[in-house]
Amino acid sequence: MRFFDEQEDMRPTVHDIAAEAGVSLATVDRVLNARPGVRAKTREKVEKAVTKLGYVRDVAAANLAKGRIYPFTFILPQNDNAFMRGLHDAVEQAVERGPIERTQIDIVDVPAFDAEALAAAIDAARAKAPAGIALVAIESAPVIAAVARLKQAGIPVVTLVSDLQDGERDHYAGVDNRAAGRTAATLLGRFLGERRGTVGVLAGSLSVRDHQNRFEGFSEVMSERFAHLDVLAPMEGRDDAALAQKLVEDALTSHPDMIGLYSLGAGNRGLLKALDPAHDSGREIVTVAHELSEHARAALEHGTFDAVLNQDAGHEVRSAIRVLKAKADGLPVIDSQERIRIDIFIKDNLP
Amino acid sequence: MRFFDEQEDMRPTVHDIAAEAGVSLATVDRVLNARPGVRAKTREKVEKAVTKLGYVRDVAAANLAKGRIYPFTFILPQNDNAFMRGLHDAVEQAVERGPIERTQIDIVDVPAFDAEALAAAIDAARAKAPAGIALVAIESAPVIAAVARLKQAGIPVVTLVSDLQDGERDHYAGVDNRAAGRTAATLLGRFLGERRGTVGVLAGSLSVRDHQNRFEGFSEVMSERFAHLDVLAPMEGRDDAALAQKLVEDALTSHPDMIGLYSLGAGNRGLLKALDPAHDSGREIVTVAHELSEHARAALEHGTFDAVLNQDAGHEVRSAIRVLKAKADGLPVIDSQERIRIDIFIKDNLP
DNA sequence: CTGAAAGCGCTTACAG
DNA sequence: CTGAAAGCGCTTACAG
Repeated sequence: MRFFDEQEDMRPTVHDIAAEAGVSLATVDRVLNARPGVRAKTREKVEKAVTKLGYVRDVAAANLAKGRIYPFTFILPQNDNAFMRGLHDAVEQAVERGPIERTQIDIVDVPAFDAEALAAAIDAARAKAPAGIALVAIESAPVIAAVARLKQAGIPVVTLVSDLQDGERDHYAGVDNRAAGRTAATLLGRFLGERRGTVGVLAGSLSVRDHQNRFEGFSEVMSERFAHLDVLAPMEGRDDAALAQKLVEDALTSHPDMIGLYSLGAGNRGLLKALDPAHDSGREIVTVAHELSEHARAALEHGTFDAVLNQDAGHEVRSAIRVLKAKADGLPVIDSQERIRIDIFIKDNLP
Repeated sequence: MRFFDEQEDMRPTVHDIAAEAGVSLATVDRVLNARPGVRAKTREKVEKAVTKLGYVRDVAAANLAKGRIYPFTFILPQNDNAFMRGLHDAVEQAVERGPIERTQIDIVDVPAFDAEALAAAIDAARAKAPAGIALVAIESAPVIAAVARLKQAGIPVVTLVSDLQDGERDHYAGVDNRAAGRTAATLLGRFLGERRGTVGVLAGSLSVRDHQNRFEGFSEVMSERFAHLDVLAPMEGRDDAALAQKLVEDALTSHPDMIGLYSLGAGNRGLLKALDPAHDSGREIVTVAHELSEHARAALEHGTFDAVLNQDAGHEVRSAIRVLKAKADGLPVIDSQERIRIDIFIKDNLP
């Protein structure tokens, strides 16, 4: 027998708050959204009611009512490798989810490794005053200056995949590349076991922060724990298939004792053209690479690659969007929720 | 200058469909939700309008209007190990998200490894006619029968973490445990390199399907690729700390040549009590374990564990809920989106 | 078999 | 500084 309704598991609505506080819906809304123009005393009444009833805003309903659309711009490098294509796809999928997520995403393509072009694209994007901008950063003066201009214009910026110095941007959506390099070193060193010889490193360009950080992490662990292995100076293949192939072929020839290789950049295709024949002819070179492209997957299955480190471009894009929305609304970002993991794949745990 | 409004990027609403088809909102809704009582001809008109305008339903608005709440029941084993506690936590977090996700989740705890108790809990849950049930399965006759009764009552069932035969349940939210076992074998074998000796296996209980599958996968790869290693018969520690500790201590004593260990069950605590002293005294036993608990993380950092395979309980629970909702609504499940990954952690890529 | 109207929880002009 | 009313896109009784 119940004498009055406890409404036990009905969550309170703005109506309940308004009734409890003795004010109108509009005032409740003002307080809830920290909008100006409410007397301190009125504000307090509403806040008390919110606490008392344990009110939690229904975000979906709020969005519906707002009809708000977030215009975002994603600036991506026109880099023809599987990872960047995957990133592009992930952003395009986000574009398609736009109507549902209330975003309106513009994609701007810029030439790869071109700081001037990137800076120009940032300025052009700024002129359209979007609610936020995401970009794959290049650490160079014109880019840093252009990002500072975004900051001044009050436009939130998220770096994607490759970061910029702290303070310049609002958030970085990508993996810890130093940790990735360390992970690669541990796997390579342990897979090599007792074997002795030289280890090659193939980078895209050490002028990009993510490649540089991977190399640092890798070198740290190699000298800390695998000092018996001889790490060669890094080759820079500019993520170009033909160049990468040539560099690796030359290295294989000039270092007959090469038993390990860490490919820390993109563009596994050229690398594999050099490596597959060696592997098939029985030369055992333990190889750790990055990004689970179709080529990388095939190489794992074939045995040419021993491990592949991966960052999930889809996760990175979704995280960037969540963060941009939060920044646009002046809401806090829960860092632990936005951490992007370094995935390790071997032939047995391929998805 | 624009002569008429193209409404280019306004997505069409039910109103637009109604206008285009020349029917009322109610009829549009009936067609959209495949509800009965619409003349074939009317239905066609609406469908034509939907296609023509490229209508996509706003799910959030639909949910708001429905005010529908999904009552689900999660049946979990009262198993005192870190993984099961983590699973419990993940479900509790889902309970808290209930108001936002429009779910009303009941958690039912049952004794671990007790098929009768689990079957009884399933029947009791069925009596309350929830919109769906998730459970950590035990493959045994009473459980299979109880699940079949759910099926007959038209209640969707998802197995969580540990599966049941195909056909009995609607979906399995967990990892591919055979692949997990294979992954463990590859890591263990490769980390051992040229070393020769015996390899121990510690399971919880081979009567549970997930443990059994891991062991199968592990054995396959060991005999395929690391036949020079001597894999001992599996020990069954029932995920009990004291028992596991004793079993491993005994094995270490009776097999002085033991150089590898695969712990495929839960309960790393007991295992580590046996293993840490051995490790600290300089005995090198390459160890691969499951589930990234606090103990496992510490063991990775300390060097006692060499790799840890992990399944993300949070992902599994969220996937189970998505699937239960879809099944409750008679909607299709996108399998590729619900695949749960096997994460590999070493000391360098700890999150 | 079909439709007009009210309502889900919130926000937004517009008045006052 | 505050409130009454309309509306976001959809669904649901209730009439007919």
